[in-house]
Amino acid sequence: MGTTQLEAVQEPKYWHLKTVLNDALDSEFEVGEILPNERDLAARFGVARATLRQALEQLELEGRLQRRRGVGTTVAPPRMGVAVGPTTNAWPGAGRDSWNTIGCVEAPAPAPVAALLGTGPDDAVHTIRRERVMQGQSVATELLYVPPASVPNLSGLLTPATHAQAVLRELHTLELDGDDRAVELGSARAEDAKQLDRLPGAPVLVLTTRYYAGGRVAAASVATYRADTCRLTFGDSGAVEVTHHQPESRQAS
Amino acid sequence: MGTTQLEAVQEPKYWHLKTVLNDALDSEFEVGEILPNERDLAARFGVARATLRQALEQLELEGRLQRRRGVGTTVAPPRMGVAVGPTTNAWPGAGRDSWNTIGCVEAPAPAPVAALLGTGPDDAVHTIRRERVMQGQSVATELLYVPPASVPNLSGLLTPATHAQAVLRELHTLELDGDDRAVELGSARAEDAKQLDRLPGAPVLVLTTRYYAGGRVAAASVATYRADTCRLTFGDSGAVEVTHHQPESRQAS
DNA sequence: AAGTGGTCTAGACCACCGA
DNA sequence: CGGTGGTCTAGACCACTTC
Repeated sequence: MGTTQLEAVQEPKYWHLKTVLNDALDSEFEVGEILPNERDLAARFGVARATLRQALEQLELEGRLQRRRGVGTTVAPPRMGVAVGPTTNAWPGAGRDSWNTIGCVEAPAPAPVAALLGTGPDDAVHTIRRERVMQGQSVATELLYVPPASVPNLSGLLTPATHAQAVLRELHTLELDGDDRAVELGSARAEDAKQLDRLPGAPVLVLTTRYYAGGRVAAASVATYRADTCRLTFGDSGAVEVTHHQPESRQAS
Repeated sequence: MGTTQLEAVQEPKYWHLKTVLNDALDSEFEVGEILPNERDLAARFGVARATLRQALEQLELEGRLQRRRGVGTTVAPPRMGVAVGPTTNAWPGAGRDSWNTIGCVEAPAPAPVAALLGTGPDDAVHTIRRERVMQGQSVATELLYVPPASVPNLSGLLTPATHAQAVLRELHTLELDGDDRAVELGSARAEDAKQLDRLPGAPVLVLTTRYYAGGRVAAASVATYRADTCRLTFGDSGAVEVTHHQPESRQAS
Protein backbone atom coordinates (compact mmCIF):
# COMPACT_ATOMS: atom_id res chain seq x y z
CA MET A 1 0.00 0.00 0.00
CA GLY A 2 1.46 3.28 1.09
CA THR A 3 -0.80 5.37 -1.09
CA THR A 4 -4.33 5.55 0.27
CA GLN A 5 -5.94 5.57 -3.15
CA LEU A 6 -9.24 3.96 -2.39
CA GLU A 7 -10.88 6.39 -4.78
CA ALA A 8 -9.79 4.45 -7.86
CA VAL A 9 -9.11 7.40 -10.11
CA GLN A 10 -10.28 5.86 -13.36
CA GLU A 11 -10.99 9.33 -14.69
CA PRO A 12 -8.32 10.64 -17.05
CA LYS A 13 -6.36 13.59 -15.71
CA TYR A 14 -7.18 15.81 -18.66
CA TRP A 15 -10.88 15.14 -18.19
CA HIS A 16 -10.78 16.09 -14.55
CA LEU A 17 -8.64 19.11 -15.41
CA LYS A 18 -11.21 20.18 -17.95
CA THR A 19 -13.98 20.20 -15.34
CA VAL A 20 -11.85 22.11 -12.88
CA LEU A 21 -10.93 24.71 -15.47
CA ASN A 22 -14.47 24.95 -16.72
CA ASP A 23 -15.71 25.74 -13.23
CA ALA A 24 -12.89 28.21 -12.68
CA LEU A 25 -13.85 29.94 -15.92
CA ASP A 26 -17.37 30.42 -14.63
CA SER A 27 -16.41 31.68 -11.23
CA GLU A 28 -13.06 33.44 -11.50
CA PHE A 29 -12.74 34.86 -14.98
CA GLU A 30 -14.45 37.43 -17.14
CA VAL A 31 -15.08 37.10 -20.86
CA GLY A 32 -12.01 38.27 -22.75
CA GLU A 33 -9.71 37.82 -19.80
CA ILE A 34 -6.42 36.20 -20.61
CA LEU A 35 -5.34 33.03 -18.81
CA PRO A 36 -1.86 32.22 -17.51
CA ASN A 37 0.29 30.60 -20.18
CA GLU A 38 0.29 26.85 -20.73
CA ARG A 39 3.61 26.19 -19.03
CA ASP A 40 2.53 27.96 -15.88
CA LEU A 41 -0.87 26.31 -15.85
CA ALA A 42 0.66 22.87 -16.34
CA ALA A 43 3.07 23.48 -13.47
CA ARG A 44 0.31 24.80 -11.25
CA PHE A 45 -1.77 21.66 -11.77
CA GLY A 46 1.23 19.37 -11.64
CA VAL A 47 0.80 17.83 -15.08
CA ALA A 48 2.76 17.80 -18.31
CA ARG A 49 2.02 20.52 -20.79
CA ALA A 50 0.63 17.98 -23.27
CA THR A 51 -1.95 16.91 -20.71
CA LEU A 52 -2.91 20.47 -19.91
CA ARG A 53 -3.22 21.14 -23.62
CA GLN A 54 -5.59 18.22 -24.04
CA ALA A 55 -7.93 19.87 -21.56
CA LEU A 56 -7.62 23.30 -23.21
CA GLU A 57 -8.28 21.76 -26.60
CA GLN A 58 -11.60 20.38 -25.43
CA LEU A 59 -12.61 23.65 -23.84
CA GLU A 60 -11.78 25.46 -27.05
CA LEU A 61 -13.84 22.92 -28.97
CA GLU A 62 -16.76 23.69 -26.71
CA GLY A 63 -16.39 27.39 -27.33
CA ARG A 64 -15.26 28.25 -23.80
CA LEU A 65 -11.74 29.35 -24.73
CA GLN A 66 -9.98 30.99 -27.59
CA ARG A 67 -6.29 30.38 -28.18
CA ARG A 68 -4.03 32.33 -30.49
CA ARG A 69 -0.40 31.62 -31.19
CA GLY A 70 1.93 34.31 -30.06
CA VAL A 71 -0.81 35.93 -28.03
CA GLY A 72 -2.32 33.67 -25.40
CA THR A 73 -5.48 31.95 -24.24
CA THR A 74 -8.56 34.04 -23.54
CA VAL A 75 -12.03 33.35 -22.21
CA ALA A 76 -14.44 33.20 -25.14
CA PRO A 77 -17.81 34.95 -25.19
CA PRO A 78 -20.96 32.79 -25.56
CA ARG A 79 -21.45 31.40 -29.03
CA MET A 80 -23.27 33.54 -31.56
CA GLY A 81 -26.61 32.33 -32.83
CA VAL A 82 -26.35 32.39 -36.61
CA ALA A 83 -29.59 32.08 -38.56
CA VAL A 84 -29.30 29.73 -41.50
CA GLY A 85 -32.92 29.39 -42.47
CA PRO A 86 -35.48 28.50 -43.39
CA THR A 87 -36.79 31.80 -42.04
CA THR A 88 -34.91 33.40 -44.89
CA ASN A 89 -36.16 30.95 -47.49
CA ALA A 90 -34.76 32.82 -50.43
CA TRP A 91 -32.00 32.81 -52.97
CA PRO A 92 -28.56 33.61 -51.65
CA GLY A 93 -27.69 37.25 -51.92
CA ALA A 94 -31.31 38.33 -52.08
CA GLY A 95 -32.33 41.25 -49.93
CA ARG A 96 -30.39 42.11 -46.82
CA ASP A 97 -28.10 39.36 -45.69
CA SER A 98 -24.75 39.34 -43.96
CA TRP A 99 -22.74 37.88 -46.81
CA ASN A 100 -19.96 39.61 -48.71
CA THR A 101 -18.97 38.43 -52.15
CA ILE A 102 -15.27 37.71 -52.32
CA GLY A 103 -14.73 36.41 -55.81
CA CYS A 104 -16.04 34.33 -58.65
CA VAL A 105 -14.57 31.79 -61.03
CA GLU A 106 -15.96 29.41 -63.64
CA ALA A 107 -14.56 25.93 -63.10
CA PRO A 108 -15.53 22.29 -62.66
CA ALA A 109 -17.08 21.61 -59.29
CA PRO A 110 -15.60 19.04 -56.94
CA ALA A 111 -17.07 15.57 -57.42
CA PRO A 112 -19.44 15.57 -54.43
CA VAL A 113 -20.89 18.92 -55.46
CA ALA A 114 -21.28 17.84 -59.07
CA ALA A 115 -23.29 14.90 -57.75
CA LEU A 116 -25.57 17.28 -55.86
CA LEU A 117 -26.08 19.43 -58.92
CA GLY A 118 -26.51 16.51 -61.27
CA THR A 119 -23.87 17.88 -63.59
CA GLY A 120 -21.00 15.98 -65.14
CA PRO A 121 -17.82 15.82 -63.10
CA ASP A 122 -15.95 18.02 -65.59
CA ASP A 123 -18.66 20.55 -66.43
CA ALA A 124 -17.69 24.09 -65.53
CA VAL A 125 -20.00 25.89 -63.11
CA HIS A 126 -20.05 29.42 -61.76
CA THR A 127 -18.36 29.32 -58.38
CA ILE A 128 -18.91 32.29 -56.13
CA ARG A 129 -16.95 32.62 -52.93
CA ARG A 130 -18.60 34.58 -50.18
CA GLU A 131 -17.84 35.42 -46.61
CA ARG A 132 -20.21 35.94 -43.70
CA VAL A 133 -19.33 38.56 -41.13
CA MET A 134 -21.09 38.91 -37.82
CA GLN A 135 -20.21 41.24 -34.99
CA GLY A 136 -17.12 42.31 -36.89
CA GLN A 137 -15.85 38.76 -37.13
CA SER A 138 -15.64 36.43 -40.10
CA VAL A 139 -17.73 33.42 -39.09
CA ALA A 140 -18.19 31.54 -42.33
CA THR A 141 -16.93 31.14 -45.86
CA GLU A 142 -19.09 29.74 -48.60
CA LEU A 143 -18.71 28.39 -52.07
CA LEU A 144 -21.88 28.80 -54.11
CA TYR A 145 -22.12 26.66 -57.22
CA VAL A 146 -24.43 27.67 -60.05
CA PRO A 147 -24.56 25.55 -63.21
CA PRO A 148 -24.68 27.59 -66.42
CA ALA A 149 -28.03 25.96 -67.20
CA SER A 150 -29.56 27.90 -64.29
CA VAL A 151 -28.40 31.26 -65.62
CA PRO A 152 -28.48 30.90 -69.42
CA ASN A 153 -28.85 34.58 -70.23
CA LEU A 154 -25.54 35.61 -68.80
CA SER A 155 -23.85 38.16 -71.00
CA GLY A 156 -20.20 37.97 -71.98
CA LEU A 157 -17.57 37.50 -69.34
CA LEU A 158 -16.85 40.38 -67.05
CA THR A 159 -14.65 41.15 -64.13
CA PRO A 160 -15.06 38.69 -61.25
CA ALA A 161 -16.97 41.19 -59.13
CA THR A 162 -19.58 42.07 -61.74
CA HIS A 163 -19.64 38.45 -62.85
CA ALA A 164 -20.77 37.35 -59.41
CA GLN A 165 -23.39 40.07 -59.27
CA ALA A 166 -24.74 39.10 -62.67
CA VAL A 167 -25.04 35.43 -61.71
CA LEU A 168 -26.87 36.25 -58.49
CA ARG A 169 -29.16 38.72 -60.23
CA GLU A 170 -30.22 36.22 -62.86
CA LEU A 171 -30.63 33.54 -60.20
CA HIS A 172 -33.14 35.76 -58.42
CA THR A 173 -35.35 35.84 -61.50
CA LEU A 174 -36.04 32.12 -61.10
CA GLU A 175 -38.84 30.94 -58.87
CA LEU A 176 -37.44 29.17 -55.84
CA ASP A 177 -39.34 25.94 -55.21
CA GLY A 178 -37.58 25.17 -51.96
CA ASP A 179 -34.31 24.13 -50.46
CA ASP A 180 -32.87 21.62 -48.08
CA ARG A 181 -29.84 21.61 -45.87
CA ALA A 182 -27.45 19.28 -44.14
CA VAL A 183 -25.00 19.94 -41.32
CA GLU A 184 -21.95 17.90 -40.51
CA LEU A 185 -18.67 18.25 -38.70
CA GLY A 186 -15.54 18.89 -40.70
CA SER A 187 -12.11 20.38 -40.37
CA ALA A 188 -11.11 23.61 -42.05
CA ARG A 189 -9.10 23.33 -45.24
CA ALA A 190 -6.07 25.59 -45.42
CA GLU A 191 -7.82 28.19 -47.54
CA ASP A 192 -10.94 28.37 -45.41
CA ALA A 193 -8.94 28.38 -42.21
CA LYS A 194 -7.04 31.44 -43.35
CA GLN A 195 -10.22 33.32 -44.10
CA LEU A 196 -11.72 32.36 -40.75
CA ASP A 197 -8.58 33.36 -38.89
CA ARG A 198 -8.06 29.84 -37.61
CA LEU A 199 -5.39 27.20 -38.11
CA PRO A 200 -5.88 24.52 -40.74
CA GLY A 201 -7.81 21.60 -39.33
CA ALA A 202 -9.88 23.74 -36.96
CA PRO A 203 -13.31 22.22 -36.33
CA VAL A 204 -16.04 23.63 -38.55
CA LEU A 205 -19.71 23.02 -39.19
CA VAL A 206 -20.25 22.36 -42.86
CA LEU A 207 -23.68 23.43 -44.08
CA THR A 208 -24.67 22.07 -47.47
CA THR A 209 -27.67 23.66 -49.13
CA ARG A 210 -29.52 22.66 -52.27
CA TYR A 211 -31.74 25.21 -54.00
CA TYR A 212 -34.56 23.85 -56.15
CA ALA A 213 -36.13 25.59 -59.12
CA GLY A 214 -38.00 24.20 -62.08
CA GLY A 215 -37.90 20.70 -60.62
CA ARG A 216 -34.11 20.69 -60.60
CA VAL A 217 -31.28 21.59 -58.30
CA ALA A 218 -30.60 25.08 -59.61
CA ALA A 219 -27.74 25.85 -57.25
CA ALA A 220 -25.88 24.41 -54.33
CA SER A 221 -23.72 25.89 -51.66
CA VAL A 222 -21.20 24.57 -49.18
CA ALA A 223 -20.74 26.92 -46.25
CA THR A 224 -18.06 26.44 -43.62
CA TYR A 225 -18.87 27.90 -40.17
CA ARG A 226 -16.46 28.24 -37.28
CA ALA A 227 -17.61 25.55 -34.88
CA ASP A 228 -16.01 27.22 -31.87
CA THR A 229 -17.90 30.49 -32.12
CA CYS A 230 -21.14 29.63 -33.92
CA ARG A 231 -24.46 28.01 -33.09
CA LEU A 232 -26.48 27.43 -36.24
CA THR A 233 -30.16 28.24 -35.80
CA PHE A 234 -32.98 27.00 -37.98
CA GLY A 235 -35.88 29.26 -37.21
CA ASP A 236 -39.28 27.90 -38.15
CA SER A 237 -42.04 29.41 -36.11
CA GLY A 238 -42.33 33.16 -35.84
CA ALA A 239 -41.07 33.11 -32.31
CA VAL A 240 -38.83 34.83 -29.85
CA GLU A 241 -35.18 35.33 -30.45
CA VAL A 242 -32.37 34.03 -28.32
CA THR A 243 -28.87 35.11 -29.10
CA HIS A 244 -26.98 33.05 -26.62
CA HIS A 245 -27.67 30.19 -24.26
CA GLN A 246 -24.69 29.89 -21.97
CA PRO A 247 -25.43 28.61 -18.49
CA GLU A 248 -26.25 31.21 -15.87
CA SER A 249 -23.96 29.32 -13.55
CA ARG A 250 -21.70 32.35 -13.76
CA GLN A 251 -22.71 33.31 -10.26
CA ALA A 252 -25.50 30.93 -9.59
CA SER A 253 -24.44 29.17 -6.41
CA MET B 1 22.64 23.42 -47.63
CA GLY B 2 23.21 19.70 -47.94
CA THR B 3 19.51 18.95 -48.03
CA THR B 4 17.82 20.09 -51.22
CA GLN B 5 14.77 21.42 -49.44
CA LEU B 6 13.74 24.21 -51.74
CA GLU B 7 10.13 23.28 -51.04
CA ALA B 8 10.16 24.95 -47.65
CA VAL B 9 8.10 22.38 -45.77
CA GLN B 10 6.03 24.77 -43.69
CA GLU B 11 3.28 22.18 -43.65
CA PRO B 12 3.04 20.27 -40.37
CA LYS B 13 3.89 16.60 -40.64
CA TYR B 14 0.58 15.46 -39.27
CA TRP B 15 -1.26 17.53 -41.83
CA HIS B 16 0.68 16.05 -44.69
CA LEU B 17 0.26 12.61 -43.16
CA LYS B 18 -3.46 13.14 -43.03
CA THR B 19 -3.67 13.89 -46.75
CA VAL B 20 -1.54 10.89 -47.61
CA LEU B 21 -3.66 8.60 -45.46
CA ASN B 22 -6.87 10.09 -46.78
CA ASP B 23 -5.82 9.35 -50.34
CA ALA B 24 -4.69 5.88 -49.37
CA LEU B 25 -8.08 5.22 -47.81
CA ASP B 26 -9.76 6.12 -51.08
CA SER B 27 -7.54 4.01 -53.27
CA GLU B 28 -6.28 1.08 -51.25
CA PHE B 29 -8.87 0.26 -48.61
CA GLU B 30 -12.42 -0.96 -48.44
CA VAL B 31 -15.02 0.20 -45.95
CA GLY B 32 -14.73 -1.85 -42.79
CA GLU B 33 -11.18 -2.91 -43.52
CA ILE B 34 -8.83 -2.73 -40.57
CA LEU B 35 -5.65 -0.66 -40.77
CA PRO B 36 -2.21 -1.61 -39.43
CA ASN B 37 -1.79 -0.66 -35.79
CA GLU B 38 -0.55 2.76 -34.76
CA ARG B 39 2.98 1.68 -33.87
CA ASP B 40 3.48 0.04 -37.24
CA LEU B 41 1.99 2.95 -39.14
CA ALA B 42 4.13 5.45 -37.26
CA ALA B 43 7.26 3.42 -38.02
CA ARG B 44 6.28 3.07 -41.66
CA PHE B 45 5.94 6.82 -42.05
CA GLY B 46 8.96 7.56 -39.90
CA VAL B 47 7.16 9.67 -37.29
CA ALA B 48 6.44 9.39 -33.60
CA ARG B 49 3.24 7.70 -32.61
CA ALA B 50 1.85 10.93 -31.19
CA THR B 51 2.22 12.57 -34.57
CA LEU B 52 0.59 9.68 -36.37
CA ARG B 53 -2.23 9.81 -33.84
CA GLN B 54 -2.80 13.50 -34.54
CA ALA B 55 -3.48 12.61 -38.16
CA LEU B 56 -5.74 9.69 -37.27
CA GLU B 57 -7.65 11.89 -34.85
CA GLN B 58 -8.51 14.35 -37.59
CA LEU B 59 -9.56 11.61 -39.97
CA GLU B 60 -11.80 10.14 -37.30
CA LEU B 61 -13.28 13.60 -36.71
CA GLU B 62 -14.08 13.79 -40.39
CA GLY B 63 -15.80 10.43 -40.29
CA ARG B 64 -13.23 8.62 -42.41
CA LEU B 65 -11.98 6.30 -39.66
CA GLN B 66 -13.32 4.55 -36.64
CA ARG B 67 -11.02 3.63 -33.78
CA ARG B 68 -11.83 1.28 -30.95
CA ARG B 69 -9.62 0.52 -28.01
CA GLY B 70 -8.51 -3.06 -27.83
CA VAL B 71 -9.70 -3.68 -31.37
CA GLY B 72 -8.10 -1.45 -33.95
CA THR B 73 -8.70 1.24 -36.54
CA THR B 74 -11.15 0.57 -39.32
CA VAL B 75 -12.29 2.45 -42.41
CA ALA B 76 -15.63 4.09 -41.66
CA PRO B 77 -18.61 3.97 -44.01
CA PRO B 78 -19.95 7.27 -45.37
CA ARG B 79 -21.86 9.28 -42.81
CA MET B 80 -25.54 8.56 -42.36
CA GLY B 81 -28.00 11.25 -43.33
CA VAL B 82 -30.26 11.71 -40.30
CA ALA B 83 -33.47 13.65 -40.82
CA VAL B 84 -34.14 16.11 -38.03
CA GLY B 85 -36.98 18.08 -39.55
CA PRO B 86 -38.83 20.13 -40.34
CA THR B 87 -40.21 17.52 -42.73
CA THR B 88 -41.49 15.77 -39.67
CA ASN B 89 -42.88 18.89 -38.05
CA ALA B 90 -44.62 17.12 -35.25
CA TRP B 91 -44.44 16.38 -31.58
CA PRO B 92 -41.71 14.01 -30.54
CA GLY B 93 -42.86 10.42 -30.38
CA ALA B 94 -45.76 11.03 -32.74
CA GLY B 95 -46.29 8.50 -35.51
CA ARG B 96 -43.43 6.40 -36.76
CA ASP B 97 -40.08 7.70 -35.69
CA SER B 98 -36.80 6.02 -34.88
CA TRP B 99 -36.68 6.95 -31.19
CA ASN B 100 -36.84 4.54 -28.27
CA THR B 101 -37.86 5.72 -24.85
CA ILE B 102 -35.25 4.82 -22.25
CA GLY B 103 -36.58 6.31 -19.07
CA CYS B 104 -38.34 9.17 -17.40
CA VAL B 105 -37.83 11.20 -14.27
CA GLU B 106 -39.35 14.33 -12.77
CA ALA B 107 -36.65 16.76 -11.74
CA PRO B 108 -35.43 20.35 -12.07
CA ALA B 109 -34.02 21.07 -15.52
CA PRO B 110 -30.48 22.36 -15.94
CA ALA B 111 -30.28 26.15 -15.92
CA PRO B 112 -29.92 26.67 -19.70
CA VAL B 113 -32.93 24.47 -20.38
CA ALA B 114 -35.00 26.19 -17.72
CA ALA B 115 -34.22 29.44 -19.50
CA LEU B 116 -35.51 27.97 -22.78
CA LEU B 117 -38.69 26.77 -21.14
CA GLY B 118 -39.23 29.92 -19.15
CA THR B 119 -39.57 27.95 -15.94
CA GLY B 120 -37.89 28.67 -12.65
CA PRO B 121 -34.46 27.15 -12.14
CA ASP B 122 -35.76 24.80 -9.45
CA ASP B 123 -39.12 23.83 -10.93
CA ALA B 124 -39.41 20.12 -11.58
CA VAL B 125 -40.17 19.12 -15.16
CA HIS B 126 -40.83 15.78 -16.79
CA THR B 127 -37.56 14.60 -18.26
CA ILE B 128 -37.74 11.80 -20.79
CA ARG B 129 -34.58 10.16 -22.05
CA ARG B 130 -34.74 8.67 -25.49
CA GLU B 131 -32.34 7.01 -27.86
CA ARG B 132 -32.28 7.07 -31.63
CA VAL B 133 -31.18 3.97 -33.44
CA MET B 134 -30.38 3.85 -37.15
CA GLN B 135 -29.00 0.93 -39.08
CA GLY B 136 -28.64 -1.01 -35.88
CA GLN B 137 -26.47 1.66 -34.31
CA SER B 138 -27.24 4.14 -31.56
CA VAL B 139 -26.66 7.53 -33.15
CA ALA B 140 -28.22 9.94 -30.68
CA THR B 141 -29.47 10.33 -27.15
CA GLU B 142 -32.00 12.95 -26.20
CA LEU B 143 -33.39 14.54 -23.10
CA LEU B 144 -36.88 15.84 -23.65
CA TYR B 145 -38.12 18.36 -21.09
CA VAL B 146 -41.84 18.91 -20.56
CA PRO B 147 -43.05 21.37 -17.93
CA PRO B 148 -46.04 20.12 -15.88
CA ALA B 149 -47.99 23.11 -17.18
CA SER B 150 -47.95 21.56 -20.66
CA VAL B 151 -49.46 18.29 -19.47
CA PRO B 152 -51.77 19.26 -16.59
CA ASN B 153 -54.10 16.26 -16.83
CA LEU B 154 -51.49 13.70 -15.97
CA SER B 155 -52.84 11.07 -13.65
CA GLY B 156 -51.01 9.85 -10.57
CA LEU B 157 -47.45 8.72 -10.83
CA LEU B 158 -46.76 5.47 -12.56
CA THR B 159 -43.80 3.39 -13.55
CA PRO B 160 -41.21 5.32 -15.55
CA ALA B 161 -42.16 3.56 -18.79
CA THR B 162 -45.86 4.31 -18.60
CA HIS B 163 -45.09 7.75 -17.20
CA ALA B 164 -43.16 8.64 -20.35
CA GLN B 165 -45.92 7.29 -22.55
CA ALA B 166 -48.54 9.29 -20.68
CA VAL B 167 -46.59 12.52 -20.98
CA LEU B 168 -46.08 12.05 -24.71
CA ARG B 169 -49.71 11.10 -25.23
CA GLU B 170 -50.99 14.20 -23.53
CA LEU B 171 -48.45 16.33 -25.36
CA HIS B 172 -49.89 15.12 -28.65
CA THR B 173 -53.31 16.49 -27.73
CA LEU B 174 -51.92 20.02 -27.88
CA GLU B 175 -51.82 21.90 -31.13
CA LEU B 176 -48.23 22.38 -32.25
CA ASP B 177 -47.69 25.96 -33.40
CA GLY B 178 -44.17 25.36 -34.62
CA ASP B 179 -40.66 24.68 -33.51
CA ASP B 180 -37.17 25.94 -34.00
CA ARG B 181 -33.79 24.30 -33.75
CA ALA B 182 -30.16 25.08 -33.17
CA VAL B 183 -27.09 22.99 -33.86
CA GLU B 184 -23.72 23.38 -32.24
CA LEU B 185 -20.60 21.39 -31.60
CA GLY B 186 -20.09 19.80 -28.21
CA SER B 187 -18.29 16.96 -26.54
CA ALA B 188 -20.05 13.95 -25.15
CA ARG B 189 -20.61 13.85 -21.41
CA ALA B 190 -19.73 10.57 -19.76
CA GLU B 191 -23.31 9.34 -19.66
CA ASP B 192 -24.09 10.17 -23.27
CA ALA B 193 -20.77 8.78 -24.45
CA LYS B 194 -21.55 5.44 -22.90
CA GLN B 195 -24.89 5.24 -24.61
CA LEU B 196 -23.37 6.19 -27.95
CA ASP B 197 -20.57 3.65 -27.54
CA ARG B 198 -17.94 6.38 -27.61
CA LEU B 199 -15.38 7.65 -25.14
CA PRO B 200 -16.20 10.70 -23.00
CA GLY B 201 -15.33 13.88 -24.84
CA ALA B 202 -16.10 12.48 -28.26
CA PRO B 203 -17.30 15.18 -30.65
CA VAL B 204 -21.07 15.44 -30.92
CA LEU B 205 -23.60 17.65 -32.63
CA VAL B 206 -26.00 19.07 -30.09
CA LEU B 207 -29.45 19.76 -31.51
CA THR B 208 -31.65 21.94 -29.33
CA THR B 209 -35.33 22.08 -30.23
CA ARG B 210 -38.09 24.28 -28.86
CA TYR B 211 -41.69 23.21 -29.35
CA TYR B 212 -44.32 25.95 -29.32
CA ALA B 213 -47.96 25.55 -28.36
CA GLY B 214 -50.44 28.06 -27.11
CA GLY B 215 -47.97 30.88 -27.55
CA ARG B 216 -45.51 29.33 -25.15
CA VAL B 217 -42.59 26.94 -25.25
CA ALA B 218 -44.46 23.76 -24.39
CA ALA B 219 -41.46 21.47 -24.50
CA ALA B 220 -37.76 21.51 -25.30
CA SER B 221 -35.31 18.82 -26.20
CA VAL B 222 -31.56 18.53 -26.26
CA ALA B 223 -30.39 15.77 -28.57
CA THR B 224 -26.79 14.63 -28.81
CA TYR B 225 -25.74 13.11 -32.13
CA ARG B 226 -22.50 11.31 -32.89
CA ALA B 227 -20.59 13.81 -35.00
CA ASP B 228 -18.37 11.17 -36.55
CA THR B 229 -21.13 9.09 -38.09
CA CYS B 230 -24.01 11.52 -38.62
CA ARG B 231 -24.95 14.21 -41.07
CA LEU B 232 -28.01 16.12 -39.86
CA THR B 233 -30.46 16.87 -42.66
CA PHE B 234 -33.13 19.55 -42.59
CA GLY B 235 -35.49 18.62 -45.39
CA ASP B 236 -37.74 21.43 -46.60
CA SER B 237 -38.87 20.90 -50.16
CA GLY B 238 -40.48 17.65 -51.15
CA ALA B 239 -37.44 16.61 -53.04
CA VAL B 240 -35.17 13.72 -53.77
CA GLU B 241 -33.43 11.84 -51.04
CA VAL B 242 -29.72 11.50 -50.65
CA THR B 243 -28.45 9.18 -47.97
CA HIS B 244 -24.76 9.80 -48.33
CA HIS B 245 -22.52 12.22 -50.12
CA GLN B 246 -19.01 10.85 -49.95
CA PRO B 247 -16.78 11.71 -52.91
CA GLU B 248 -16.83 9.28 -55.79
CA SER B 249 -13.08 9.58 -55.80
CA ARG B 250 -13.04 5.98 -54.59
CA GLN B 251 -11.83 4.86 -57.98
CA ALA B 252 -12.10 8.06 -59.91
CA SER B 253 -8.63 8.60 -61.25
C1' DA C 1 -1.49 -13.48 -22.48
C1' DA C 2 -1.04 -10.76 -26.40
C1' DG C 3 -2.33 -6.91 -28.96
C1' DT C 4 -4.93 -2.75 -29.56
C1' DG C 5 -5.84 2.19 -28.85
C1' DG C 6 -5.84 5.79 -24.78
C1' DT C 7 -3.20 8.49 -21.46
C1' DC C 8 0.89 10.74 -19.75
C1' DT C 9 5.59 12.52 -19.35
C1' DA C 10 9.68 15.63 -19.98
C1' DG C 11 11.88 17.33 -22.77
C1' DA C 12 12.98 20.07 -27.64
C1' DC C 13 12.35 23.20 -31.37
C1' DC C 14 9.38 26.11 -34.43
C1' DA C 15 6.06 29.90 -36.03
C1' DC C 16 3.97 33.79 -34.75
C1' DC C 17 2.92 38.15 -32.22
C1' DG C 18 3.86 42.27 -29.90
C1' DA C 19 6.84 45.64 -27.82
C1' DC D 1 13.72 40.47 -28.89
C1' DG D 2 11.05 37.61 -25.40
C1' DG D 3 6.81 35.26 -24.73
C1' DT D 4 3.00 32.73 -26.58
C1' DG D 5 0.84 28.66 -28.49
C1' DG D 6 1.86 24.77 -32.15
C1' DT D 7 4.50 20.73 -33.46
C1' DC D 8 7.29 16.73 -32.55
C1' DT D 9 9.86 13.10 -30.18
C1' DA D 10 10.80 8.61 -27.65
C1' DG D 11 9.72 6.62 -24.42
C1' DA D 12 6.25 4.50 -20.43
C1' DC D 13 2.15 2.62 -18.54
C1' DC D 14 -2.96 1.78 -18.55
C1' DA D 15 -7.69 0.00 -20.14
C1' DC D 16 -9.81 -2.74 -23.04
C1' DT D 17 -10.82 -6.64 -26.28
C1' DT D 18 -9.92 -10.99 -28.05
C1' DC D 19 -8.22 -15.49 -28.12
